[in-house]
Amino acid sequence: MELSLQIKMNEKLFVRNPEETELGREIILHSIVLIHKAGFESFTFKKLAEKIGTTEAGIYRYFENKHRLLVYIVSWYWSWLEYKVMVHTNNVKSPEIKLKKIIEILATQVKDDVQTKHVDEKLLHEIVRMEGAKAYLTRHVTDDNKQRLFKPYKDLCGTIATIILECNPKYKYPRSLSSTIIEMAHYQNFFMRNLPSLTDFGNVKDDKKVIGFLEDLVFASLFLVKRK
Amino acid sequence: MELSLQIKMNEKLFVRNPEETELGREIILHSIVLIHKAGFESFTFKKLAEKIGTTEAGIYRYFENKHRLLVYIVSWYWSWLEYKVMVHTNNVKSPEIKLKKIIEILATQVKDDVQTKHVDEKLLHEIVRMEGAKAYLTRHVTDDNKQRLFKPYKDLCGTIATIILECNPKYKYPRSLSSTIIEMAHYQNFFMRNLPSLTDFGNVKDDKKVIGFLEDLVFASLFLVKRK
DNA sequence: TTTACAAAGATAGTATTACTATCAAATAAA
DNA sequence: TTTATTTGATAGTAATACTATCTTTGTAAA
Repeated sequence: MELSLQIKMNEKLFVRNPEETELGREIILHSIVLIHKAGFESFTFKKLAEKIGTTEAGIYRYFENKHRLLVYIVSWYWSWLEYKVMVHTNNVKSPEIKLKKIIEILATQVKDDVQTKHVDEKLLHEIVRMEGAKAYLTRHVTDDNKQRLFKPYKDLCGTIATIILECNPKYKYPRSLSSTIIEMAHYQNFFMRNLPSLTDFGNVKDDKKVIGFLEDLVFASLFLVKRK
Repeated sequence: MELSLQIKMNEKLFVRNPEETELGREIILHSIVLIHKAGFESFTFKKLAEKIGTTEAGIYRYFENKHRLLVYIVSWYWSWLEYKVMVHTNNVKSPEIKLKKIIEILATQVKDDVQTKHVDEKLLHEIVRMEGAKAYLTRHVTDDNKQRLFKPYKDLCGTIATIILECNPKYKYPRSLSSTIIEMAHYQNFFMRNLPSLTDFGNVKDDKKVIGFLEDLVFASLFLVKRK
């Protein structure tokens, strides 16, 4: 049996749905490769067009501009991650174990998932780690947000917040803690590799260390009994 | 008595030291105004030149490119903040109170500081909140880091980590907790204002809420006694 | 089988960006 | 007063981020 995962994306993200045509899928596939290789700043539609043997105009038929394309692939990632979280926590009763599992998923390097032929999740994960924040760190966040472009990210944040409340219904900051976990799963990893003195595990460079830190942070907050 | 604060910047950050000439100081002053007004992406040396009545070539005599200028003003901000932290924690004995004070400084909107005539710290703080991460989220982080461009940020992180260890010498992640506090002081504030459902205080929009969250997070981690 | 129609290819063109280069004028230091 | 430094003025280039138009091709209904 061959499974194929289809993620329905917000229509505001594209001009023409890239999942529906061969060229569209090529755009997604190779934009991920190119952004991963040289970074979002140096990525241009012209380079992408050359790579896949089409023209700039061809890319513009699918995406308004390169920022929208970034938001598209980042949103795709968050949707995929939410799906992954769902699968891995579905039959788990204990919310604590759910939360640990989620932290592990967030902070662990992913392998390419065969369920999607035109997306390399490993590369995409590395892109989101480095460029993800650029999706919303703009002057048009508010407009973009009104168009619900960040819904997948906010949904994931909400899902985690719910589990946090299951762990401790009295905890006052479930959403802020949730967004802190998500952001720090990426940032601590980025720091570890690139600005190691901002972390305590620069010499080790092991995902597990970040997981240890995040678990400590989260469960300390959730199960604080008393202070010194 | 008139006090004036001079911050010595890393010479790699500029081609010619902007603090030394009138034009240089104009560049700093108005680049802050322009980036604050329209964001780093839409900021160009041409617009800046027009604003201060010089030419593009004139700006290039001081800064290699706009990214370096961003790193310059962001670094200036971190140095200034470290100085501020020093002043406010100098005569405090309790490391816990020091840490609370630091969280307050990090998460509270600043007022323009009269000690520096050519920098508006309030605008700069808002720039760092929105654009600060773009200083290091690049493909050339490693090179930039080798040139010690991020030293002020790392120093501040180190200072806070030391105080964290004074609070609890056994705590395992002082640096990671420190960078988490610094980043989240900015991000939670940004989220609160722009993507409120990622926080628990979107409807309130009050700096104090972010401070409450961060204090809870930090002191739970530092004084965890036992779990449920 | 023709028609028709959407998708893609080919080509051209524009305003802006991110620079580099050169030369002259103004100003300050020797 | 000479000389060096700083700035101003102008020009130019390659690349970027688009928009427009026209032709070809493949598919699908009439």
